[in-house]
Order: sequence, then C-alpha cells, then structure tokens
Amino acid sequence: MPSRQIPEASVTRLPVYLRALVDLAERGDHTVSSEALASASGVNSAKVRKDLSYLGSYGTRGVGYDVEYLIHQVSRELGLTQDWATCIIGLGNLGLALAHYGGFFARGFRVAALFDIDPYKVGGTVNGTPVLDMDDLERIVKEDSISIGVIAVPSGAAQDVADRLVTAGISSILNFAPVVLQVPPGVSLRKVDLSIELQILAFYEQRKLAEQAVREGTARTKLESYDRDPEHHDA
Amino acid sequence: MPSRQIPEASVTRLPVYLRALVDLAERGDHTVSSEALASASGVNSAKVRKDLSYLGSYGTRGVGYDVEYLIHQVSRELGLTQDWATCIIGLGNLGLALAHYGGFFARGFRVAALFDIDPYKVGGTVNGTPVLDMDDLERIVKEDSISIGVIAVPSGAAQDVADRLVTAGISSILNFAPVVLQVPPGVSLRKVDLSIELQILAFYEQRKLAEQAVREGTARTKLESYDRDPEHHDA
DNA sequence: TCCTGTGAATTCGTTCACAGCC
DNA sequence: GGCTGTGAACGAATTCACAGGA
Repeated sequence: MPSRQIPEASVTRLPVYLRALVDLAERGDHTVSSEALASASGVNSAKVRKDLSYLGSYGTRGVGYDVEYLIHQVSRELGLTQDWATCIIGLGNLGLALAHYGGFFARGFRVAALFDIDPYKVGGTVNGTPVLDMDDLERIVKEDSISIGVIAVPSGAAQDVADRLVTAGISSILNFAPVVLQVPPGVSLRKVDLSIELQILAFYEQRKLAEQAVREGTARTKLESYDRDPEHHDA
Repeated sequence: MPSRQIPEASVTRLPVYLRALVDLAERGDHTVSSEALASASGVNSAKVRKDLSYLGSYGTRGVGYDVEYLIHQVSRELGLTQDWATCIIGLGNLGLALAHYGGFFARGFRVAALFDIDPYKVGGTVNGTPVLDMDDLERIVKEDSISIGVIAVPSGAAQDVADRLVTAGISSILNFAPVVLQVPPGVSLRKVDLSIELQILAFYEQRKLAEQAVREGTARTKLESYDRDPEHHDA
C-alpha cells in the first residue's frame, strides 16, 4: 500500500534510482535487486527498499524488481509521464550552456522559451528555441503553460525575475544565480550554486588536512579513534 | 567553546550565511541579529544560532553578531583563508561556461588549469587559463598542488576522469556529469545535476496539481486539514 | 529589555533485523 | 535460499523555550 506523502529525502533520491534503472535497462537487465540498484546509485540497500516501499510493493521477494516496471512506476511518481514546459531566463554563458545542451533536459521536460534583455540576442533562436524579450515573459508563460522557470541571470536581477515568474503563475523555480531568493508559500524553489559546493568541499578538504597533521605529528597521543566522516556524498 | 565536528547539515549552510554576511557588510551594516541573518539566508533564527554556536560564541547577547568578525570566523572555518587550486576537466558548453564566468569561482579558489581531449582546444587559453591535454593531468595536478577537480565531461567519460583525478592525488571532486561516481573513502564528492533538480521540481509540481484537483473536486469531503509541505527549499 | 547560546523535546531520516513470500 | 517489505531501534537535525549576559 503506497503510504502517501513520500519523505523529501526519498524524493531527492528517486531521480537517481531512475537514471540507474534506465542504464540497467539499456544494458539488457530485466530484474534488479535492491542491493544492485543501491550500488549503482551510491546508497545502501535498506534505503533503496524503504524508498521504493513508499511507492508501493513493486518488488518480488526472492527475485528483486522488474526493471521496466519500476522505471514506469518511478517515472509516474515523479510526474515524468507528462511533459513539463520550462523556460530559461538569462542567456549568458551558463544560460546558453543550459539551452544548448539538450541532454540536460531529459525526458519529461521541454524548453518552450528563452528570455534575455539583450536586443542583439532577442529574435534569434538557440538550439531551435526562440529567444524572446523579457517584456513577453508573463504572456508567454501563460500562453505556453510554462510551469518551471530556470533563472540564469546575474544575482542582482534574480529576485526581480523570480517575482515576475511568480506573478505570471509559475510555481517551480530552479535558481542558478548565487543569491537567496524569497518566494511565497506554494512556490517550489531549488537552487544550484557552484561556489557553495566548492566552499563545502574546501571545508572537508581543510578538515582532512588537519586530521592528517594531527596524525603525523602525534605518535605519542592516542588518536586512533579520531572520529572521521570521509564521505558526505550528497545523495 | 567550539564543539568540534560541525554537523554536515550546518556545514552546507555556512556558505549561505557567508554570502549574506558579505552582502550586509557591503551595505554598510556592522551588526546583525540571528533573525536578520536568518531571513537573508532563507532559514529560521534558531537554526542560525545553533549553526553559529558550533563555531564558537561569537555573538553578543542583546546585540547580535559583528558582521566583519563573523565573516572572518566563517571564512576561516570553511577554509577560505587559504587558496585552493582547482581544475576543470571538459570544455563543452558547461565547462566553458564555468571557465568563463570567474564570478562562480569566489574568493578562496583559483582555476589553475583546464583540460580537454579536443586537439583544437588544447594549447589555447580560456579567460587566461591554459587549456591542456588530458595526458598532462596527473603531472599538472601534482605540480600545481590542485586539490579540487571539477568534472564537466560527458557521462561516459566521467568515471575514468574521476579515477585519474584520484590517482593523481586529488581528494575533492565536484561532478557535473549526470552519473553516479564511485570514489574511494577519503575522497569528498559532491554533484550538481540539473536534470535531477528538474525532476524533483516536477514531483512537487505534480503533487500541487493533485492537491488542487482534490480541493476543487470535493466540497463534500473534509479536506481542510490536508497535509501540505509547500516549501522544501533545499537550504 | 533584547538577543544569544544551549539543553530538552520533537521531528525526520537511516539502519537494523527479521517475518513473510517467492 | 534469497530478497523484499517493514516495524522497531537508533541517530541526526530541527525546533522549542528559556536561562543568562549585555
């Protein structure tokens, strides 16, 4: 019985499982154990089983999960059986990279429009998608039923863009600008922030160096049981 | 007293606080309350106080935190008072975007080298940084003491690149390729994955639509107390 | 009075361990 | 015998709530 309200932590792992499952399917595997799916996803098998149990009882005891069937169920749960229209705002280096590399926009997503303020860019197309003026944002979002906005503008402009997206009716935002956006309740917001990721890595890098120094400099003090946490993979 | 071993969840928020603090400093503020820092960081004040308390007692009761002093302490804790050499592997659209936009690489980081397999790119420079052949990877990593590798190659090549980085002595990897990398213990790994973020947004978008349908279609059944979770901001 | 710092309470997430089914 | 599904135990993270110093 699918117990409704899947925990947030599980939701963030479902896309990882999905990708691993698609890889397995392409390699011709028909069934997969929680153990195998776990190692392909970089987690442990108990987590996989718990996560999948929130969707329903889709496995077979003694056998494992049917790969195709599980792909279907996970896709459905993630809402990938329908198509989501997205738009990208800001065509600097990053926005262009996102617009160009269609591979990022996997099954289930479609880039309906690109927006920029630069008059030299507006009117052209990138990768077959038209580049429109920011003035058309609200109209196009409504006309094309765009539900997800990808913000790739400089920090200073990001909150304005977010406000306009929300006003236009968008309720999911993916923010690449290095700034904390404020959005009203009911709007989903996720962010991708390179410099934050680098800073987190720097923290652990520094800690590893400190531990190493301690270990080398102190044959005399007992430090064998020094508490380590070497992994901290994100998911 | 700084209680050693800051929780991982707190570590991921420190860079966000740091950015907010720098903004406050630029605006001329000298002190900040946990409440103000919280709202600038998109979290609540109890969390800010707990997180900062892991670094030490740097606030003043009845007053708040000294902005400059706190910037210094957080920077030190994150290891940003030293310079970390990084390299980017793969100069496709995304790798180029990362290499071009120096703003991503904030204080504390330096792009020491770029790598690609394309002979037409090797030998040139991007944004003043030389583009080198993959054959030189191990040598340059050692010579330049590069400690963080940024992987921006296609999925199929990412694990190979990761293995080579690890062999060369790198112990922190930031992965942009949409694939789960396996790294040995002691190597820190973080990933940035656009399509996973989009899929997570799609999940909540679908959930919102379902809730809306339920609310509209059922004036007769009691659903006022339907359990909502409209935010799920990442940090 | 104001705001920090922190134990205590609570909620959330993970892991264990095994019953149940193939 | 093997592997799922899941309560129960555990651990981590968040929030509460207030004592205590400026």
